[in-house]
Amino acid sequence: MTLFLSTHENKIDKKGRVSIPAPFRAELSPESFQGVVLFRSNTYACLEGVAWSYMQEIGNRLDDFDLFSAEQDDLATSIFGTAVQLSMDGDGRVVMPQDLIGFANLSERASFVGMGAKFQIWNPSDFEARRDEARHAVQSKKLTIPKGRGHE
Amino acid sequence: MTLFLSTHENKIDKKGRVSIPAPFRAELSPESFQGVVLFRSNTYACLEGVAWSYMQEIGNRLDDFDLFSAEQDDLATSIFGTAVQLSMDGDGRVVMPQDLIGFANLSERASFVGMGAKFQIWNPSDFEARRDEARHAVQSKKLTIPKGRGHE
DNA sequence: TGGATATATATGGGATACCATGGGAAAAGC
DNA sequence: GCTTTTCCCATGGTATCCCATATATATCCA
Repeated sequence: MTLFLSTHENKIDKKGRVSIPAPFRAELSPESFQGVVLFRSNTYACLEGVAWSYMQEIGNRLDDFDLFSAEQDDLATSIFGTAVQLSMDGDGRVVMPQDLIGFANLSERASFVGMGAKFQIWNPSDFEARRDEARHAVQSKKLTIPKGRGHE
Repeated sequence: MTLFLSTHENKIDKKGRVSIPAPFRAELSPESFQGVVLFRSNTYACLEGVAWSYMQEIGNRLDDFDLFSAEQDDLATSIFGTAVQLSMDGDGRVVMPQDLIGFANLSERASFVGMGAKFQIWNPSDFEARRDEARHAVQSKKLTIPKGRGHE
């Protein structure tokens, strides 16, 4: 199971390339497609990154909707239509499309934030604010992680 | 499993030719028939594009209706009756039939929108409106992707 | 323990291949 | 014989590949 952990800050060079952190590459390496899928977050000014197989899983679940239903079309449009598939070069880098760079407010550097099955890409200073906010939310609301159901 | 994602905008030249985006071609390449199947959307002013093998899947699902029912007849007519099979040339282009160009309100450019198992072809500006609409629908209806049934 | 060497990672830059697009030639249909 | 379609090649821009370098981490030997 893929598990992205920790935060890594890397540089975006003038060609728009950025190195995927090596620990994240290690999680991605069992994949048949050597690369990542990025899409816009629905909540924050950041990007979400997942493995190719994660998208296949979403695709399978969408197949359980009625074909051509409004729900299926809305979900597919907003998820698959806005995602991009980026392949890594031999050195583990991807080129970030310009519109995604703009959406996430990125310039010189990018923070890769492990979130378990996915990761996020943030403007480093935006992320610091977000991290503090999340920490306070967890403390004040006393959020906990529910007991597992054993993955039946 | 074929999985179309991301949006690609390509030009329709004066001969009516348009390049199938290279990532989509890669998804189609395992198919025995080198080309795509296009038909009119029943909901929007756009075209639906699928691999030849996916038409069989639609056919299977139509079998779940009562044979000779009005519903089956309507669906079969609107999908299979309007579908065209377009073969790609050596450079990965297809020629769009004039009636489909008219139906989808296409002129200079066409947006290919990955939707997972299928893709759609839109007038680029029409699609931007549709993308915003879909995004709002997902947020307001709180649409989520249900947990998969494991594709037994 | 300390220092030198080896390995891995991040980053820069140039060469190359690929892709979208245009146009012309050959083939097919009317 | 003329129009329409299919095939083939040319081109410009871009993204990908490949190699070089720097820096950090790990390994090894004295």
